[in-house]
Amino acid sequence: MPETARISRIRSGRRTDIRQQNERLILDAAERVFAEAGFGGATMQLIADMAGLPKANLHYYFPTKEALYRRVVQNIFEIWLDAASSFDGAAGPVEGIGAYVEAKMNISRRHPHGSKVWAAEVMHGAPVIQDYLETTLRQWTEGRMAVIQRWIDEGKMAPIDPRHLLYMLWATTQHYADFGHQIETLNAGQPLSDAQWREATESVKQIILRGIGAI
Amino acid sequence: MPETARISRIRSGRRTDIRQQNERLILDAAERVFAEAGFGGATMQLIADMAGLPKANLHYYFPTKEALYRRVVQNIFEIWLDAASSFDGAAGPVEGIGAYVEAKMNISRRHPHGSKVWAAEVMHGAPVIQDYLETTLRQWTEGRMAVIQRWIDEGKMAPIDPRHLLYMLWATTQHYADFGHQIETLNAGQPLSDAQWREATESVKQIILRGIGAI
DNA sequence: TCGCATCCTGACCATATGGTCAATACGAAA
DNA sequence: TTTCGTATTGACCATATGGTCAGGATGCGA
Repeated sequence: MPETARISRIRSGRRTDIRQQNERLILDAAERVFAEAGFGGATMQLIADMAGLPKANLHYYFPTKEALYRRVVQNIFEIWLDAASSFDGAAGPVEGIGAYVEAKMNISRRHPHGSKVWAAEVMHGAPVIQDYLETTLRQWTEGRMAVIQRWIDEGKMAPIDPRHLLYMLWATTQHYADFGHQIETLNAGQPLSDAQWREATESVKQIILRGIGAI
Repeated sequence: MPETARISRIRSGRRTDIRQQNERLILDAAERVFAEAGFGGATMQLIADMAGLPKANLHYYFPTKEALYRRVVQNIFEIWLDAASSFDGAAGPVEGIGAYVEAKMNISRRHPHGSKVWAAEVMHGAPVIQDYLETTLRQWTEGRMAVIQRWIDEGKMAPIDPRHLLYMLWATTQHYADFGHQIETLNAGQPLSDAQWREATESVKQIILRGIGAI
């Protein structure tokens, strides 16, 4: 591979990739800014600065602030739904819920900004993703509730209301992202270490699995 | 009591009470608007309209938008800390944590807006209440952690990390306020009924108390 | 009735911000 | 080299919003 080609690939990529590359740059910056300032508090100028692009360039790729925000929320939603796979094909709650907790905790650690944007969006009444809640999320929820109910019927766990179990799983795992700043403050101002993340994950898993009578 | 006096009392109250009355009116409206739109998305005009007062009047009672916001957050924090009393003087985890969960669930139901404002404030890095986190909240947390540790030492519950147990209590209970819209959507678009709130509270209590080996 | 402190508010202003646009640069294909 | 679609960007605009202020209303105590 010629050196110039490699550099070119890195700096600007093939002509066709420029769009994809800059959109990624902008989306990453936007995710962070929306998370830290909220939709109303975020400014296109700040996102542009953080992405290292002139503001007008943002409007070249995303027509409006709302369109950009929408894409950010959709990205998060997809990541969030992907953790579903951890749930499927599990023999029982220990395996399935255990894997789900681990997947969600990893997302909280790797995508804290996304989680916050999602939380804020829901808190504000889901003006942008209401349809997702009513279609995709509702279906997803009903599917997992059925799985949990099956486990209950098979005597693999105590007869817990599957709905509230799901809420508890979401709440506890996302808490480590959404309230990360509070947790960090209560941790002597330090971000959780690898070991502390493991402890947190184990604690959540332990309490819930024991709480539903699965272990 | 003369009719005019009664009406006067209702409409504007004693001269001295007007301030208190209007501040309450403004704070209630502000709490709602800040919760639904975020700090950046909230406008003084909208808060004024919701309070039924001209915008200039808001600035008579609260010098700036930030001062108003600060008061809203402080109010919430106090309500939130009051639930601490449920924890104290309990003989063991079943009583103490059970009462705490109930208190926090009631707050989630009665003050959903406040809970959201608090959540958003923390998500944005607690720009306004960072000192509270580092002083009051930290002390509160350490106090309860000691109580939990005592219960563990007395064999009243399994050796769970008290810190993560507290986080779980906060996460699960506040989830019903902060993500109330999502929960409502998944509940056929209906707010939770009295019975459903009881079920939710019981589910949370059951899973956690069982999860920590207290029952 | 008078004086005074408190309360009220329409009109106004400076600024910040989302968004537009015309001119320009770039680079791959012919 | 020329052409043409894509990408870039400084300058600009309309609007929304937080905040100010001067003048007026209100009502209590003397």
